Amino acid sequence: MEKAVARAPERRRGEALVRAIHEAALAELAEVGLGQLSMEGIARRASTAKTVLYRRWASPHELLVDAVAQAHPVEVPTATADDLRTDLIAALTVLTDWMPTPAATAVLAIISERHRYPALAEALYTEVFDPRGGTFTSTVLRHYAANGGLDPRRLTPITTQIGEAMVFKLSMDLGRVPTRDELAAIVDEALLPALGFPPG
Amino acid sequence: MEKAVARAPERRRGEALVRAIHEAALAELAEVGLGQLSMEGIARRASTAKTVLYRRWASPHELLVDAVAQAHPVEVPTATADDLRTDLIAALTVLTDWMPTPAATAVLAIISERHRYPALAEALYTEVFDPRGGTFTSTVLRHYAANGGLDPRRLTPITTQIGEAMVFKLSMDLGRVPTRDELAAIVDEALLPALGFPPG
DNA sequence: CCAGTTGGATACGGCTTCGTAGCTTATCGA
DNA sequence: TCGATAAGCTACGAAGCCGTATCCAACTGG
Repeated sequence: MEKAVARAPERRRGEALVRAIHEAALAELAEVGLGQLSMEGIARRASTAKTVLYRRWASPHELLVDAVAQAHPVEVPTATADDLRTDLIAALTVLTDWMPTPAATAVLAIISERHRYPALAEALYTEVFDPRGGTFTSTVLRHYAANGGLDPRRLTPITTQIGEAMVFKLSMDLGRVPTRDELAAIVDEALLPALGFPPG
Repeated sequence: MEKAVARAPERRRGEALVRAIHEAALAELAEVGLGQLSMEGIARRASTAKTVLYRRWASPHELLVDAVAQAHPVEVPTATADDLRTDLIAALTVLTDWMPTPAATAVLAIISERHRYPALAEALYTEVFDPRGGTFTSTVLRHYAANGGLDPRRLTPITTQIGEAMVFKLSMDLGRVPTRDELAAIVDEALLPALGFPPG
């Protein structure tokens, strides 16, 4: 008989299924972009039926917000080296480790198209997280400012964004995430001088 | 009789038509995004027929590269104030003036989706311009470095990108282009310190 | 072990875009 | 003035996604 080709029914249900759909949504977004995200595409990638998606979510955007919310949270940088330069590089490394993940790709895609889909960006902020305060270098900077390793007056809305800004700009220009050496250069040539430690 | 509703034939031809199509392409891109850009949409917006587009371009992307190439070139910043700070702010103002234009919107959209459409980004670089060298603050910086107003060793791939990086980051975070005061803060708190002029 | 739940497959009409074709007609240039 | 060129219009079948309905089968919990 040879009923042939391994039919593995093993039907997913409940949470396991939802997780698979979330993953598929993020992967689909990364591949086709926000404008092309469709229930049909997500279902296909998750190897399930559209019906299953519509039973839980009304639109691809709604599904997407859920998927981002359920994604693993960002590692939070800590100041452990007792050395500002080392800890800043570590904080930017956390950022560059996060950036290539599906969830980060999704977050960046949503934010960069916020003019086109304002409701989606809004949902990201209200239902997932509020990153307006910044979370990478500023964690480290606040630590050192509180412990006397840094003049608190140097903590401004500008200086706390320099590291992240440079990482994004380099990623844009190079089409890849910065290397460890490039992160060190950002810290040495841009961040530390702005914090009151002259270069050279 | 009343053949009614003002029929204004006034048929566009040649260059005038092409210009209108280019404008329509950039406007359409700004509105619907790169993923949704279609010949149908561009034709609709330009009030012409798809046939006319297909006679000249094989795809929306090809048309788009043409449109960007024909767009008005970016104003080039000059160092005229004999004052580094003032000229840097002026250079960033040129950048923020350019950013809201249709051509700039298109360029940024293409670059930010370069992973999705690598051929398009490549065409942008080879057929339009090569912005990898930077053109805004670096013009000013090179001028001052050559004339002794700035230590040439402070001119690095990092420092020449700080201004632009901060403008982009602020635009991303705020959803709008930075104000003049914010540009001044970027120069005072990030750029000048990195160039060897300590803050405070 | 059985019944209720829910995942999975298929199909539908409606809509939009695709790329091409056939045709009319405004406009240009000789 | 008149012929050539090219813009504009309509239509086409193919394809994809939409949102929904229907049916079947696998899994669950009692």
